[in-house]
Amino acid sequence: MNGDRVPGGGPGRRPGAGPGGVPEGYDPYAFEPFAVTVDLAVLTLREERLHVLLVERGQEPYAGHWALPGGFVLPRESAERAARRELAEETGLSETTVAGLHLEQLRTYSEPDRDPRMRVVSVAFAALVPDAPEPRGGGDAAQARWMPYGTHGPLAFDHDRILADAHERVGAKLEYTCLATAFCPPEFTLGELRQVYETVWGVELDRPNFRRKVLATPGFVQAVEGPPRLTGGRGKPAALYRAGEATTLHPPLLRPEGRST
Amino acid sequence: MNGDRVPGGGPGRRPGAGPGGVPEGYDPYAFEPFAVTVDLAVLTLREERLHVLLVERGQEPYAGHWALPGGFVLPRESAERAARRELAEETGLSETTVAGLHLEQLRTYSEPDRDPRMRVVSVAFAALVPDAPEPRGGGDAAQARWMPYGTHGPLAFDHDRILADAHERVGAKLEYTCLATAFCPPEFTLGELRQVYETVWGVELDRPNFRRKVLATPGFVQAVEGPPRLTGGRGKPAALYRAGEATTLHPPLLRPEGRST
DNA sequence: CTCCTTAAGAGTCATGTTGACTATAAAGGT
DNA sequence: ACCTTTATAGTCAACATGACTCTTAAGGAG
Repeated sequence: MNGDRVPGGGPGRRPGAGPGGVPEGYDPYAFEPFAVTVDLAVLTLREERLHVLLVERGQEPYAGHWALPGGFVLPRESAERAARRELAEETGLSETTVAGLHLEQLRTYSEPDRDPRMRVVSVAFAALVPDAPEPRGGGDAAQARWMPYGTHGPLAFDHDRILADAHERVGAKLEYTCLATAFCPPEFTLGELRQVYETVWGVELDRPNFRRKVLATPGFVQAVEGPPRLTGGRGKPAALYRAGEATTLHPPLLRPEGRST
Repeated sequence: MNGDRVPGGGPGRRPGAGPGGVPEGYDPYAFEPFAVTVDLAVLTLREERLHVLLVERGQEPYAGHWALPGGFVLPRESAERAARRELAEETGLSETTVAGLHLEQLRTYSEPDRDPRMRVVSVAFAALVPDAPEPRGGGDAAQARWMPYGTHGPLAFDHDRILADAHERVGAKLEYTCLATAFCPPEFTLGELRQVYETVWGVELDRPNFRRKVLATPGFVQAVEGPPRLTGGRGKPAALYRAGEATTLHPPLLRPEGRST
Protein backbone atom coordinates (compact mmCIF):
# COMPACT_ATOMS: atom_id res chain seq x y z
CA MET A 1 0.00 0.00 0.00
CA ASN A 2 0.99 3.48 -0.63
CA GLY A 3 1.50 6.10 1.98
CA ASP A 4 -0.42 8.58 -0.08
CA ARG A 5 -2.55 6.63 -2.41
CA VAL A 6 -5.19 9.28 -2.25
CA PRO A 7 -8.13 7.84 -4.06
CA GLY A 8 -10.87 10.31 -3.63
CA GLY A 9 -8.18 12.74 -3.08
CA GLY A 10 -5.44 13.93 -5.23
CA PRO A 11 -2.80 11.74 -6.74
CA GLY A 12 -0.14 10.32 -4.53
CA ARG A 13 1.43 8.29 -7.22
CA ARG A 14 2.14 9.59 -10.62
CA PRO A 15 1.90 7.07 -13.40
CA GLY A 16 5.41 6.28 -14.41
CA ALA A 17 6.84 7.78 -11.27
CA GLY A 18 9.13 4.83 -10.87
CA PRO A 19 8.99 1.27 -9.62
CA GLY A 20 6.54 0.80 -6.82
CA GLY A 21 4.84 4.07 -7.46
CA VAL A 22 6.69 6.11 -4.89
CA PRO A 23 4.70 9.24 -4.17
CA GLU A 24 6.20 12.43 -5.43
CA GLY A 25 4.90 15.88 -5.96
CA TYR A 26 2.09 15.81 -8.42
CA ASP A 27 2.57 17.40 -11.77
CA PRO A 28 -0.72 17.79 -13.62
CA TYR A 29 1.05 18.12 -16.93
CA ALA A 30 3.27 15.08 -16.58
CA PHE A 31 0.96 12.84 -18.59
CA GLU A 32 -1.82 13.18 -21.09
CA PRO A 33 -4.87 14.38 -19.22
CA PHE A 34 -8.35 12.96 -19.20
CA ALA A 35 -11.20 14.99 -20.57
CA VAL A 36 -14.34 14.77 -18.48
CA THR A 37 -17.69 15.24 -20.15
CA VAL A 38 -21.35 14.66 -19.44
CA ASP A 39 -23.78 12.84 -21.71
CA LEU A 40 -27.49 13.31 -21.32
CA ALA A 41 -30.27 10.89 -22.09
CA VAL A 42 -33.14 13.38 -22.06
CA LEU A 43 -36.40 11.48 -22.11
CA THR A 44 -39.95 12.67 -22.57
CA LEU A 45 -43.34 11.36 -23.60
CA ARG A 46 -44.93 12.52 -26.81
CA GLU A 47 -47.98 11.07 -28.44
CA GLU A 48 -47.83 8.01 -26.25
CA ARG A 49 -44.26 7.23 -27.23
CA LEU A 50 -40.99 7.61 -25.43
CA HIS A 51 -38.82 10.24 -27.11
CA VAL A 52 -35.16 11.09 -26.75
CA LEU A 53 -33.43 14.36 -27.40
CA LEU A 54 -30.70 13.82 -29.97
CA VAL A 55 -28.26 16.05 -31.80
CA GLU A 56 -26.82 15.46 -35.22
CA ARG A 57 -23.08 15.43 -35.49
CA GLY A 58 -21.55 17.67 -38.09
CA GLN A 59 -17.95 16.53 -37.86
CA GLU A 60 -15.91 13.39 -37.81
CA PRO A 61 -15.93 11.04 -36.16
CA TYR A 62 -19.48 9.87 -36.63
CA ALA A 63 -20.38 12.82 -38.84
CA GLY A 64 -24.03 12.56 -39.78
CA HIS A 65 -24.78 10.24 -36.89
CA TRP A 66 -27.10 11.18 -34.11
CA ALA A 67 -25.70 11.48 -30.62
CA LEU A 68 -26.80 12.28 -27.13
CA PRO A 69 -26.40 15.90 -26.14
CA GLY A 70 -23.63 16.70 -23.74
CA GLY A 71 -20.46 18.63 -23.29
CA PHE A 72 -17.49 19.36 -21.13
CA VAL A 73 -17.42 19.67 -17.41
CA LEU A 74 -15.93 23.07 -16.81
CA PRO A 75 -13.02 23.52 -14.41
CA ARG A 76 -15.14 24.87 -11.56
CA GLU A 77 -18.38 22.94 -11.86
CA SER A 78 -19.52 19.49 -10.82
CA ALA A 79 -20.79 16.95 -13.31
CA GLU A 80 -24.33 17.55 -12.03
CA ARG A 81 -24.06 21.25 -12.67
CA ALA A 82 -22.58 20.65 -16.09
CA ALA A 83 -25.44 18.32 -16.89
CA ARG A 84 -28.05 20.86 -15.85
CA ARG A 85 -26.31 23.59 -17.80
CA GLU A 86 -26.21 21.46 -20.92
CA LEU A 87 -29.81 20.47 -20.40
CA ALA A 88 -30.87 24.10 -20.33
CA GLU A 89 -28.81 24.87 -23.42
CA GLU A 90 -30.13 21.94 -25.41
CA THR A 91 -33.78 22.15 -24.51
CA GLY A 92 -34.01 25.92 -24.45
CA LEU A 93 -35.71 25.75 -21.06
CA SER A 94 -34.86 28.36 -18.46
CA GLU A 95 -32.32 27.61 -15.76
CA THR A 96 -35.05 27.73 -13.14
CA THR A 97 -37.25 25.29 -15.04
CA VAL A 98 -34.35 22.95 -15.52
CA ALA A 99 -33.56 23.18 -11.81
CA GLY A 100 -36.86 21.45 -11.08
CA LEU A 101 -36.42 18.57 -13.52
CA HIS A 102 -35.48 15.11 -12.45
CA LEU A 103 -31.84 14.58 -13.28
CA GLU A 104 -30.23 11.34 -12.30
CA GLN A 105 -26.68 10.21 -12.60
CA LEU A 106 -26.58 6.93 -14.49
CA ARG A 107 -22.99 5.79 -14.47
CA THR A 108 -19.64 6.75 -15.89
CA TYR A 109 -18.30 5.39 -19.15
CA SER A 110 -14.56 5.20 -19.27
CA GLU A 111 -13.45 2.68 -21.86
CA PRO A 112 -10.11 3.96 -23.17
CA ASP A 113 -11.14 3.91 -26.83
CA ARG A 114 -14.69 5.14 -26.62
CA ASP A 115 -13.57 8.29 -28.40
CA PRO A 116 -10.98 7.74 -31.12
CA ARG A 117 -9.44 11.18 -30.68
CA MET A 118 -8.43 11.20 -27.06
CA ARG A 119 -9.18 9.84 -23.65
CA VAL A 120 -12.65 10.98 -22.62
CA VAL A 121 -14.38 9.91 -19.46
CA SER A 122 -18.06 10.67 -19.56
CA VAL A 123 -20.53 10.88 -16.71
CA ALA A 124 -23.95 9.96 -18.07
CA PHE A 125 -27.23 11.33 -16.79
CA ALA A 126 -30.86 10.59 -17.42
CA ALA A 127 -33.16 13.61 -17.47
CA LEU A 128 -36.93 13.32 -17.39
CA VAL A 129 -38.92 16.20 -18.80
CA PRO A 130 -42.70 16.54 -18.78
CA ASP A 131 -44.01 18.29 -21.85
CA ALA A 132 -41.20 18.33 -24.38
CA PRO A 133 -40.83 21.70 -26.03
CA GLU A 134 -39.10 21.61 -29.38
CA PRO A 135 -35.37 22.05 -28.85
CA ARG A 136 -34.18 25.44 -29.90
CA GLY A 137 -32.16 25.18 -33.07
CA GLY A 138 -28.83 26.32 -31.71
CA GLY A 139 -26.69 28.84 -33.51
CA ASP A 140 -24.65 26.22 -35.28
CA ALA A 141 -24.77 23.68 -38.03
CA ALA A 142 -26.02 20.59 -36.27
CA GLN A 143 -29.66 20.13 -35.43
CA ALA A 144 -31.36 18.86 -32.32
CA ARG A 145 -34.58 16.87 -32.36
CA TRP A 146 -36.88 14.75 -30.31
CA MET A 147 -36.76 11.26 -31.80
CA PRO A 148 -39.03 8.37 -30.88
CA TYR A 149 -37.02 5.90 -28.84
CA GLY A 150 -35.67 3.17 -31.07
CA THR A 151 -36.35 4.81 -34.42
CA HIS A 152 -32.94 6.44 -34.71
CA GLY A 153 -30.14 4.51 -36.33
CA PRO A 154 -27.02 3.58 -34.40
CA LEU A 155 -25.88 6.51 -32.32
CA ALA A 156 -22.36 7.91 -32.22
CA PHE A 157 -19.74 6.56 -29.83
CA ASP A 158 -21.18 4.32 -27.11
CA HIS A 159 -24.36 6.34 -26.92
CA ASP A 160 -26.57 3.39 -27.82
CA ARG A 161 -25.35 1.70 -24.70
CA ILE A 162 -25.86 4.80 -22.59
CA LEU A 163 -29.36 5.29 -23.91
CA ALA A 164 -30.24 1.66 -23.28
CA ASP A 165 -28.88 1.93 -19.75
CA ALA A 166 -30.97 5.05 -19.20
CA HIS A 167 -34.11 3.30 -20.40
CA GLU A 168 -33.43 0.31 -18.22
CA ARG A 169 -32.73 2.44 -15.17
CA VAL A 170 -35.85 4.55 -15.59
CA GLY A 171 -37.96 1.46 -16.17
CA ALA A 172 -36.61 -0.15 -13.04
CA LYS A 173 -37.07 2.94 -10.92
CA LEU A 174 -40.70 3.22 -11.94
CA GLU A 175 -41.23 0.01 -10.01
CA TYR A 176 -40.16 1.17 -6.61
CA THR A 177 -40.13 4.99 -6.71
CA CYS A 178 -42.57 7.77 -7.52
CA LEU A 179 -40.41 8.76 -10.49
CA ALA A 180 -43.30 8.52 -12.95
CA THR A 181 -44.59 11.92 -11.90
CA ALA A 182 -41.37 13.46 -13.25
CA PHE A 183 -42.73 12.82 -16.75
CA CYS A 184 -45.99 14.57 -15.95
CA PRO A 185 -46.92 18.25 -15.77
CA PRO A 186 -47.65 19.68 -12.29
CA GLU A 187 -51.24 18.48 -12.49
CA PHE A 188 -52.11 15.27 -14.22
CA THR A 189 -54.73 12.56 -14.41
CA LEU A 190 -54.23 8.98 -13.36
CA GLY A 191 -54.63 8.07 -16.99
CA GLU A 192 -51.61 10.16 -17.87
CA LEU A 193 -49.66 8.60 -15.06
CA ARG A 194 -50.60 5.15 -16.24
CA GLN A 195 -49.54 6.15 -19.73
CA VAL A 196 -46.05 6.81 -18.36
CA TYR A 197 -45.76 3.28 -17.06
CA GLU A 198 -47.24 1.74 -20.18
CA THR A 199 -44.98 3.69 -22.49
CA VAL A 200 -41.73 3.18 -20.63
CA TRP A 201 -42.40 -0.48 -19.91
CA GLY A 202 -44.01 -1.19 -23.26
CA VAL A 203 -46.94 -3.02 -21.71
CA GLU A 204 -50.63 -2.46 -21.08
CA LEU A 205 -51.79 -2.07 -17.50
CA ASP A 206 -55.23 -2.74 -16.14
CA ARG A 207 -56.89 0.61 -15.50
CA PRO A 208 -58.78 -0.17 -12.30
CA ASN A 209 -55.89 -2.07 -10.76
CA PHE A 210 -53.45 0.70 -11.53
CA ARG A 211 -55.77 3.23 -10.01
CA ARG A 212 -56.25 1.17 -6.88
CA LYS A 213 -52.53 0.68 -6.46
CA VAL A 214 -51.62 4.33 -6.90
CA LEU A 215 -54.32 5.65 -4.62
CA ALA A 216 -53.50 3.03 -2.00
CA THR A 217 -49.88 4.19 -1.85
CA PRO A 218 -49.75 7.05 0.65
CA GLY A 219 -48.02 10.14 -0.68
CA PHE A 220 -47.72 9.00 -4.28
CA VAL A 221 -50.33 11.46 -5.56
CA GLN A 222 -52.67 13.92 -3.91
CA ALA A 223 -56.00 14.99 -5.32
CA VAL A 224 -56.36 18.55 -6.58
CA GLU A 225 -59.29 20.33 -4.96
CA GLY A 226 -60.49 22.90 -7.45
CA PRO A 227 -62.32 21.84 -10.61
CA PRO A 228 -62.61 18.10 -10.13
CA ARG A 229 -62.10 17.33 -13.77
CA LEU A 230 -60.18 17.99 -16.92
CA THR A 231 -61.44 18.54 -20.43
CA GLY A 232 -59.65 17.55 -23.58
CA GLY A 233 -60.20 14.16 -25.08
CA ARG A 234 -63.26 11.99 -25.18
CA GLY A 235 -64.42 9.80 -22.37
CA LYS A 236 -65.38 10.69 -18.84
CA PRO A 237 -63.37 13.61 -17.49
CA ALA A 238 -60.69 12.56 -15.05
CA ALA A 239 -59.82 14.01 -11.70
CA LEU A 240 -56.54 15.87 -11.38
CA TYR A 241 -53.70 15.00 -9.06
CA ARG A 242 -50.35 16.42 -8.05
CA ALA A 243 -47.22 14.55 -7.12
CA GLY A 244 -47.21 13.72 -3.42
CA GLU A 245 -44.50 13.80 -0.78
CA ALA A 246 -43.42 10.20 -1.10
CA THR A 247 -40.40 9.23 -3.13
CA THR A 248 -40.47 5.47 -2.73
CA LEU A 249 -43.19 2.90 -3.27
CA HIS A 250 -43.82 0.31 -0.59
CA PRO A 251 -44.68 -2.19 -1.74
CA PRO A 252 -43.45 -1.64 -5.30
CA LEU A 253 -45.48 -1.60 -8.47
CA LEU A 254 -43.89 -4.45 -10.36
CA ARG A 255 -43.74 -4.93 -14.08
CA PRO A 256 -46.01 -7.69 -15.36
CA GLU A 257 -43.28 -10.09 -16.47
CA GLY A 258 -39.73 -10.73 -15.47
CA ARG A 259 -37.84 -8.07 -17.36
CA SER A 260 -38.40 -5.95 -20.40
CA THR A 261 -36.45 -4.20 -23.13
CA MET B 1 -26.01 24.18 -30.36
CA ASN B 2 -22.61 23.34 -31.46
CA GLY B 3 -21.69 21.58 -34.63
CA ASP B 4 -19.31 19.40 -32.75
CA ARG B 5 -20.45 19.37 -29.19
CA VAL B 6 -19.21 15.84 -28.83
CA PRO B 7 -20.45 14.72 -25.51
CA GLY B 8 -19.46 11.16 -25.12
CA GLY B 9 -16.88 11.90 -27.63
CA GLY B 10 -13.98 14.21 -27.64
CA PRO B 11 -14.21 17.91 -27.16
CA GLY B 12 -15.60 20.03 -29.87
CA ARG B 13 -15.48 23.14 -27.83
CA ARG B 14 -12.54 24.09 -25.79
CA PRO B 15 -13.28 26.00 -22.65
CA GLY B 16 -12.39 29.56 -23.39
CA ALA B 17 -12.25 28.94 -27.12
CA GLY B 18 -14.15 32.11 -27.73
CA PRO B 19 -17.71 33.38 -27.78
CA GLY B 20 -20.18 30.75 -28.81
CA GLY B 21 -17.74 27.95 -28.33
CA VAL B 22 -16.68 27.60 -31.91
CA PRO B 23 -15.12 24.22 -32.42
CA GLU B 24 -11.43 24.22 -32.95
CA GLY B 25 -8.72 21.64 -32.87
CA TYR B 26 -8.51 20.22 -29.41
CA ASP B 27 -5.43 20.89 -27.36
CA PRO B 28 -5.26 18.66 -24.32
CA TYR B 29 -2.84 20.97 -22.61
CA ALA B 30 -4.83 24.12 -23.08
CA PHE B 31 -6.38 24.01 -19.62
CA GLU B 32 -5.75 22.39 -16.29
CA PRO B 33 -6.57 18.73 -16.63
CA PHE B 34 -8.84 16.59 -14.51
CA ALA B 35 -7.42 13.69 -12.60
CA VAL B 36 -9.61 10.60 -12.69
CA THR B 37 -9.47 8.15 -9.82
CA VAL B 38 -11.45 5.25 -8.45
CA ASP B 39 -12.59 4.87 -4.85
CA LEU B 40 -13.58 1.50 -3.49
CA ALA B 41 -16.05 0.69 -0.76
CA VAL B 42 -14.95 -2.89 -0.12
CA LEU B 43 -17.51 -4.59 2.08
CA THR B 44 -17.44 -7.91 3.84
CA LEU B 45 -19.08 -9.72 6.73
CA ARG B 46 -17.08 -10.61 9.82
CA GLU B 47 -18.45 -11.86 13.08
CA GLU B 48 -21.95 -10.86 12.13
CA ARG B 49 -20.96 -7.28 11.40
CA LEU B 50 -20.49 -5.36 8.20
CA HIS B 51 -16.85 -4.41 7.73
CA VAL B 52 -15.18 -1.95 5.38
CA LEU B 53 -11.65 -2.00 4.08
CA LEU B 54 -9.96 1.27 5.02
CA VAL B 55 -6.47 2.68 4.64
CA GLU B 56 -4.84 5.19 6.91
CA ARG B 57 -3.54 8.34 5.29
CA GLY B 58 0.04 9.22 5.99
CA GLN B 59 0.12 12.65 4.38
CA GLU B 60 -1.80 15.85 4.29
CA PRO B 61 -4.52 16.52 3.65
CA TYR B 62 -6.36 14.36 6.13
CA ALA B 63 -3.16 12.83 7.50
CA GLY B 64 -4.09 10.27 10.15
CA HIS B 65 -7.61 9.95 8.86
CA TRP B 66 -8.95 6.76 7.42
CA ALA B 67 -9.95 6.69 3.80
CA LEU B 68 -11.38 4.35 1.22
CA PRO B 69 -8.77 2.56 -0.85
CA GLY B 70 -8.43 3.68 -4.42
CA GLY B 71 -6.09 5.15 -6.93
CA PHE B 72 -5.58 6.54 -10.37
CA VAL B 73 -7.13 5.33 -13.54
CA LEU B 74 -4.20 4.68 -15.81
CA PRO B 75 -4.11 6.10 -19.32
CA ARG B 76 -5.05 2.83 -21.01
CA GLU B 77 -7.51 1.24 -18.61
CA SER B 78 -11.17 1.72 -17.85
CA ALA B 79 -12.42 2.71 -14.42
CA GLU B 80 -13.67 -0.85 -13.91
CA ARG B 81 -10.25 -2.27 -14.64
CA ALA B 82 -8.60 0.25 -12.38
CA ALA B 83 -11.01 -0.66 -9.61
CA ARG B 84 -10.28 -4.36 -9.95
CA ARG B 85 -6.56 -3.73 -10.04
CA GLU B 86 -6.73 -1.62 -6.89
CA LEU B 87 -8.94 -4.21 -5.24
CA ALA B 88 -6.35 -6.91 -5.87
CA GLU B 89 -3.58 -4.68 -4.59
CA GLU B 90 -5.40 -3.69 -1.42
CA THR B 91 -6.82 -7.05 -0.44
CA GLY B 92 -3.84 -9.12 -1.51
CA LEU B 93 -6.17 -11.42 -3.41
CA SER B 94 -5.03 -12.83 -6.73
CA GLU B 95 -6.18 -11.23 -9.95
CA THR B 96 -8.21 -14.30 -10.77
CA THR B 97 -9.96 -14.29 -7.42
CA VAL B 98 -10.72 -10.63 -7.74
CA ALA B 99 -12.08 -11.23 -11.22
CA GLY B 100 -14.90 -13.27 -9.69
CA LEU B 101 -15.92 -10.75 -7.05
CA HIS B 102 -18.95 -8.57 -7.35
CA LEU B 103 -17.84 -5.10 -8.31
CA GLU B 104 -20.44 -2.47 -8.92
CA GLN B 105 -20.11 1.06 -10.08
CA LEU B 106 -21.83 3.36 -7.62
CA ARG B 107 -21.61 6.84 -9.05
CA THR B 108 -19.07 9.52 -9.82
CA TYR B 109 -18.16 12.27 -7.39
CA SER B 110 -17.06 15.43 -9.06
CA GLU B 111 -17.50 18.39 -6.72
CA PRO B 112 -14.77 20.85 -7.68
CA ASP B 113 -13.33 21.15 -4.17
CA ARG B 114 -13.55 17.60 -2.97
CA ASP B 115 -9.79 17.47 -2.99
CA PRO B 116 -8.07 20.67 -1.88
CA ARG B 117 -5.03 20.05 -4.03
CA MET B 118 -6.46 19.77 -7.49
CA ARG B 119 -9.46 18.82 -9.53
CA VAL B 120 -10.14 15.13 -9.00
CA VAL B 121 -13.11 13.29 -10.41
CA SER B 122 -13.59 9.95 -8.76
CA VAL B 123 -15.60 6.97 -9.93
CA ALA B 124 -16.77 5.08 -6.87
CA PHE B 125 -17.32 1.33 -6.72
CA ALA B 126 -18.75 -1.06 -4.21
CA ALA B 127 -17.00 -4.42 -3.94
CA LEU B 128 -18.47 -7.37 -2.08
CA VAL B 129 -16.06 -9.99 -0.79
CA PRO B 130 -17.00 -13.23 0.93
CA ASP B 131 -14.49 -14.25 3.56
CA ALA B 132 -12.35 -11.21 4.29
CA PRO B 133 -8.67 -12.08 4.40
CA GLU B 134 -6.57 -9.59 6.31
CA PRO B 135 -5.29 -6.97 3.91
CA ARG B 136 -1.64 -7.40 3.18
CA GLY B 137 0.34 -4.67 4.80
CA GLY B 138 1.62 -2.99 1.68
CA GLY B 139 5.21 -1.94 1.28
CA ASP B 140 4.59 1.55 2.52
CA ALA B 141 3.88 3.57 5.59
CA ALA B 142 0.10 3.58 5.78
CA GLN B 143 -1.82 0.60 7.05
CA ALA B 144 -4.93 -1.07 5.75
CA ARG B 145 -7.53 -2.69 7.95
CA TRP B 146 -11.01 -4.10 8.05
CA MET B 147 -13.07 -1.83 10.27
CA PRO B 148 -16.60 -2.50 11.48
CA TYR B 149 -18.97 -0.26 9.56
CA GLY B 150 -19.67 2.88 11.55
CA THR B 151 -16.91 2.53 14.13
CA HIS B 152 -14.36 4.57 12.21
CA GLY B 153 -14.27 8.30 12.75
CA PRO B 154 -14.97 10.71 9.90
CA LEU B 155 -13.22 9.54 6.77
CA ALA B 156 -11.03 11.66 4.54
CA PHE B 157 -12.46 13.75 1.70
CA ASP B 158 -16.08 12.87 0.87
CA HIS B 159 -15.54 9.23 1.67
CA ASP B 160 -18.19 9.16 4.37
CA ARG B 161 -20.70 10.05 1.73
CA ILE B 162 -19.36 7.46 -0.69
CA LEU B 163 -19.44 4.77 1.96
CA ALA B 164 -22.98 5.67 2.97
CA ASP B 165 -24.03 5.57 -0.67
CA ALA B 166 -22.43 2.16 -1.03
CA HIS B 167 -24.27 0.84 2.01
CA GLU B 168 -27.54 2.23 0.77
CA ARG B 169 -27.06 0.79 -2.70
CA VAL B 170 -26.14 -2.65 -1.46
CA GLY B 171 -29.04 -2.67 0.98
CA ALA B 172 -31.44 -1.69 -1.77
CA LYS B 173 -30.11 -4.27 -4.22
CA LEU B 174 -30.54 -7.04 -1.70
CA GLU B 175 -34.25 -6.45 -2.06
CA TYR B 176 -34.61 -7.20 -5.71
CA THR B 177 -31.45 -9.06 -6.76
CA CYS B 178 -29.57 -12.18 -5.73
CA LEU B 179 -26.65 -10.02 -4.65
CA ALA B 180 -26.56 -11.48 -1.14
CA THR B 181 -24.71 -14.56 -2.38
CA ALA B 182 -21.78 -12.31 -3.30
CA PHE B 183 -21.04 -12.02 0.42
CA CYS B 184 -21.04 -15.79 0.83
CA PRO B 185 -18.43 -18.43 0.06
CA PRO B 186 -19.17 -20.81 -2.83
CA GLU B 187 -21.20 -23.07 -0.54
CA PHE B 188 -23.26 -21.62 2.25
CA THR B 189 -26.20 -22.32 4.50
CA LEU B 190 -29.48 -20.47 4.45
CA GLY B 191 -28.57 -19.21 7.90
CA GLU B 192 -25.48 -17.55 6.50
CA LEU B 193 -27.49 -16.05 3.68
CA ARG B 194 -30.02 -14.73 6.14
CA GLN B 195 -27.18 -13.29 8.18
CA VAL B 196 -26.19 -11.21 5.15
CA TYR B 197 -29.60 -9.61 4.98
CA GLU B 198 -29.81 -9.07 8.71
CA THR B 199 -26.38 -7.52 8.93
CA VAL B 200 -26.67 -5.21 5.96
CA TRP B 201 -30.21 -4.15 6.80
CA GLY B 202 -29.68 -4.08 10.52
CA VAL B 203 -32.86 -6.02 11.23
CA GLU B 204 -33.86 -9.49 12.35
CA LEU B 205 -35.67 -11.70 9.89
CA ASP B 206 -37.98 -14.56 10.65
CA ARG B 207 -36.10 -17.78 9.95
CA PRO B 208 -38.89 -19.90 8.48
CA ASN B 209 -40.26 -17.06 6.37
CA PHE B 210 -36.83 -16.24 4.98
CA ARG B 211 -36.27 -19.85 4.13
CA ARG B 212 -39.63 -20.16 2.42
CA LYS B 213 -39.03 -17.03 0.37
CA VAL B 214 -35.54 -17.98 -0.78
CA LEU B 215 -36.46 -21.54 -1.71
CA ALA B 216 -39.59 -20.37 -3.49
CA THR B 217 -37.57 -18.06 -5.73
CA PRO B 218 -36.41 -20.14 -8.68
CA GLY B 219 -32.69 -19.88 -9.36
CA PHE B 220 -31.77 -17.96 -6.22
CA VAL B 221 -29.99 -20.92 -4.60
CA GLN B 222 -29.52 -24.56 -5.53
CA ALA B 223 -29.04 -27.37 -3.04
CA VAL B 224 -25.65 -29.05 -2.88
CA GLU B 225 -25.90 -32.81 -3.28
CA GLY B 226 -23.00 -34.29 -1.35
CA PRO B 227 -22.91 -34.27 2.45
CA PRO B 228 -26.26 -32.78 3.31
CA ARG B 229 -24.95 -30.87 6.29
CA LEU B 230 -22.27 -28.68 7.71
CA THR B 231 -20.48 -28.93 11.02
CA GLY B 232 -19.21 -26.02 13.01
CA GLY B 233 -21.45 -24.25 15.47
CA ARG B 234 -24.14 -25.57 17.72
CA GLY B 235 -27.63 -26.34 16.65
CA LYS B 236 -28.93 -28.65 13.96
CA PRO B 237 -26.59 -28.92 10.99
CA ALA B 238 -27.78 -26.98 7.99
CA ALA B 239 -27.97 -28.01 4.35
CA LEU B 240 -25.56 -26.39 1.93
CA TYR B 241 -26.49 -24.35 -1.11
CA ARG B 242 -24.76 -22.67 -3.98
CA ALA B 243 -25.73 -19.47 -5.76
CA GLY B 244 -28.20 -20.19 -8.57
CA GLU B 245 -28.54 -18.84 -12.07
CA ALA B 246 -30.97 -16.07 -11.27
CA THR B 247 -29.81 -12.50 -10.82
CA THR B 248 -33.09 -10.78 -10.02
CA LEU B 249 -35.79 -11.56 -7.49
CA HIS B 250 -39.39 -11.57 -8.63
CA PRO B 251 -41.14 -10.66 -6.50
CA PRO B 252 -38.58 -8.86 -4.35
CA LEU B 253 -37.64 -9.57 -0.77
CA LEU B 254 -38.54 -6.29 0.86
CA ARG B 255 -37.09 -4.80 3.99
CA PRO B 256 -39.44 -4.89 6.98
CA GLU B 257 -39.99 -1.14 7.26
CA GLY B 258 -39.89 1.78 4.87
CA ARG B 259 -36.23 2.53 4.70
CA SER B 260 -33.17 1.96 6.78
CA THR B 261 -29.68 3.34 7.42
C1' DC C 1 -81.63 13.97 -30.01
C1' DT C 2 -80.07 9.15 -29.87
C1' DC C 3 -76.75 5.73 -30.26
C1' DC C 4 -71.97 4.43 -30.22
C1' DT C 5 -67.39 4.84 -28.56
C1' DT C 6 -64.07 5.97 -25.14
C1' DA C 7 -62.17 6.45 -20.78
C1' DA C 8 -62.89 7.16 -15.64
C1' DG C 9 -63.97 5.16 -11.67
C1' DA C 10 -66.44 1.64 -8.32
C1' DG C 11 -66.52 -2.89 -6.95
C1' DT C 12 -66.02 -8.29 -6.86
C1' DC C 13 -63.57 -12.60 -6.45
C1' DA C 14 -60.09 -16.04 -6.52
C1' DT C 15 -55.16 -16.55 -5.92
C1' DG C 16 -50.69 -15.74 -4.19
C1' DT C 17 -47.54 -13.70 -0.87
C1' DT C 18 -46.31 -12.23 3.62
C1' DG C 19 -45.92 -11.77 8.62
C1' DA C 20 -46.62 -13.99 12.91
C1' DC C 21 -46.42 -18.24 15.18
C1' DT C 22 -46.16 -23.20 16.68
C1' DA C 23 -43.82 -27.46 16.56
C1' DT C 24 -40.23 -30.85 15.76
C1' DA C 25 -35.45 -32.35 14.81
C1' DA C 26 -30.61 -32.45 15.62
C1' DA C 27 -26.66 -30.81 17.15
C1' DG C 28 -23.29 -28.87 21.46
C1' DG C 29 -22.70 -27.65 26.34
C1' DT C 30 -23.24 -28.38 31.37
C1' DA D 1 -30.38 -36.02 31.31
C1' DC D 2 -31.50 -31.30 30.39
C1' DC D 3 -30.93 -26.82 28.41
C1' DT D 4 -29.72 -23.96 24.55
C1' DT D 5 -29.28 -23.15 19.80
C1' DT D 6 -30.35 -23.51 15.01
C1' DA D 7 -32.60 -25.86 11.09
C1' DT D 8 -36.73 -27.12 9.02
C1' DA D 9 -41.80 -28.19 8.58
C1' DG D 10 -46.28 -26.34 9.00
C1' DT D 11 -50.50 -23.29 9.99
C1' DC D 12 -53.37 -19.22 9.65
C1' DA D 13 -55.02 -14.70 8.89
C1' DA D 14 -54.19 -10.27 6.63
C1' DC D 15 -52.96 -8.21 2.51
C1' DA D 16 -51.89 -7.46 -2.28
C1' DT D 17 -52.62 -8.68 -6.90
C1' DG D 18 -54.60 -10.05 -11.43
C1' DA D 19 -58.70 -10.68 -14.00
C1' DC D 20 -63.09 -9.00 -14.57
C1' DT D 21 -67.80 -6.62 -14.53
C1' DC D 22 -70.54 -2.55 -14.24
C1' DT D 23 -71.77 2.30 -14.11
C1' DT D 24 -70.90 7.13 -15.28
C1' DA D 25 -69.83 10.90 -18.17
C1' DA D 26 -68.03 12.88 -21.67
C1' DG D 27 -67.42 13.50 -27.48
C1' DG D 28 -68.76 12.23 -32.15
C1' DA D 29 -71.73 10.36 -35.97
C1' DG D 30 -76.07 9.87 -37.80
